[in-house]
Amino acid sequence: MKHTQHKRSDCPINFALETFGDPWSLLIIRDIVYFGKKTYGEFLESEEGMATNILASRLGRLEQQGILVKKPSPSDKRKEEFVLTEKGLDLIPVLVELANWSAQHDPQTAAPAAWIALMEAEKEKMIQRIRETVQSGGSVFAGEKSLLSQFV
Amino acid sequence: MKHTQHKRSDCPINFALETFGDPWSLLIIRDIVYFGKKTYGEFLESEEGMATNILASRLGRLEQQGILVKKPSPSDKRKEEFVLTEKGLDLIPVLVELANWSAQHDPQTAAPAAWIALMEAEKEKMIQRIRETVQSGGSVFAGEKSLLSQFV
DNA sequence: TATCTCGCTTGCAATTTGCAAGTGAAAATG
DNA sequence: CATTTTCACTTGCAAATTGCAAGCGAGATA
Repeated sequence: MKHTQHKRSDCPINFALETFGDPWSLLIIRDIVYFGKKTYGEFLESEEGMATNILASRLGRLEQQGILVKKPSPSDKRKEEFVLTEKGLDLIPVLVELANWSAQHDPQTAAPAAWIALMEAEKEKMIQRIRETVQSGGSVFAGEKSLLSQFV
Repeated sequence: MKHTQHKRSDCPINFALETFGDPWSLLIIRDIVYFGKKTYGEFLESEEGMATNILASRLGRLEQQGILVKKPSPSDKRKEEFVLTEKGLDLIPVLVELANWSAQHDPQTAAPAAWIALMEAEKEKMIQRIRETVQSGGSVFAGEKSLLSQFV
């Protein structure tokens, strides 16, 4: 598939797949939303081990699609921080549905049962809270003020 | 990425991406849910134009993952009908969120505004109705008894 | 001043994709 | 029935993409 080229169709499912439907883009967004990662080096450390050139390519693509913005780190001028835009934050419901599906169908899932239960009980409210948390620099699982820690 | 091989991680987002996160699998599932397609030849006709060998490969993969089942067509012994399992039907919420996101962010989206409005107003109920419709052999947009036609 | 860290880029081999041209079995046609 | 068409794939091969390893320049650290 020629990813950067012509649009295959105007179907919304196809648009989404062409925009972030490769095997890596959503993992980057997951890293931000769930684990509070922000820099190139942090994304590289992820368990799934993506290649450096692919990471660079995907970050560039997500940026030019307006899903991420790159900002120089205030503390270290070598670093860049990647932050979700509104368009990027709007992907949270997609992540949530993907996670719910896998939690239901993967017997070895690493998804915390408590979290999935919470999400299923109050989906709309929780999505809103995830959004607010990420917007203010926090994340679902990582960091002291993680969203999950507020519920246990 | 080696698709059929080892699992990169037990993260639920990663599991979903490894299962159906290539650029084509969800288009097949879209064809079934929204357009009532069932056979190899019908999938091939889709606007996005997937190659025959890729289609065969993806159908095989979705089948062995238990998302689709293949049944010989009752009317024509050359044909096979591909039908969603429960595991496959559980992907409807994912499709819905992808479509909502694109409808919101693609100015040229082909998603009917009336449909998107309906989905946003009553998401849970509509997902349930889509599921029942597809389960009984219908689809969202195609066919006389399409789900959309019941609302206009 | 020298070394290390960080965010990339480059080169290249291996895998995957996309296209075109089959193939065998069943259905339609004459 | 004999022939042609339809259907669900398979095969071969060139082109694009991926994955790995090794840079590289600018800024931080010692």
